[in-house]
Amino acid sequence: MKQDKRNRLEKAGWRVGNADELLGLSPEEAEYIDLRIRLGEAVRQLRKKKELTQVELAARMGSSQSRMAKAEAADSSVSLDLLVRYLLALGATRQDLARAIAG
Amino acid sequence: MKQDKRNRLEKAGWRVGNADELLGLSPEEAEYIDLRIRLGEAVRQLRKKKELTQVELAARMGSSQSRMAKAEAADSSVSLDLLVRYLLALGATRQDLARAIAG
DNA sequence: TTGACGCATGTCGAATTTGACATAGACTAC
DNA sequence: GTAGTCTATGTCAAATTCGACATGCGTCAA
Repeated sequence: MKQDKRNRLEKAGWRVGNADELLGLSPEEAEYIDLRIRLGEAVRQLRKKKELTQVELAARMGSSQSRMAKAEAADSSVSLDLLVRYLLALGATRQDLARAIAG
Repeated sequence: MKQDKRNRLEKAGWRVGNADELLGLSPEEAEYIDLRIRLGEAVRQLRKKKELTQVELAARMGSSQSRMAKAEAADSSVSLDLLVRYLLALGATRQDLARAIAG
């Protein structure tokens, strides 16, 4: 399962660039990726709650459906910045963000 | 004071690119900037708590003193990504981030 | 089947963000 | 004074991230 996790991460585009121990992420790498996944999931939840399609939300903020999809999947090509801006565009407050992050 | 705030923001590099009402930010613009400022302040606090200089922390994560300074000032040239990565490098947990965000 | 709809994934040139560097200001201590 | 330390600010080429587009997959209805 360690290997599975690694595979999934590398599939998502992460160079698990740790020193030597080729199975593990540093604690902060782990936190960072965890954070992104949580925010991606939060975007999807909020979007569905508002009954919007990816196309609709993307249009509303001058982005594109493909970016939206990648964001929700926490693809390595999307920044934390973009994830947060999607959430804010969905009407999330700082408190909502905090909740999504802290889990 | 409204004008003061606008000046400060534009000084920091923000094009307050709102529709027409030339005094205000949209709620999400405001939340976004607020968020960045909070994270910048959190970086400074945590760094000082650990008694590190900007040079030391920057070196520790392969960044530079100038980026650190801009990050703490929430300069528009630094991303949320970088702010968060500084915090994680300082040992902050997701819960710590949530606290810094929610205020 | 065919078509439409929603989402995923890969690629590209353009835009933004990066670390690095130079330099300056503020503050000590000598 | 001036030398040392810490932080702020501007600039740049290189790296990353962006929106856009094409295309594929699954599902549902006609």
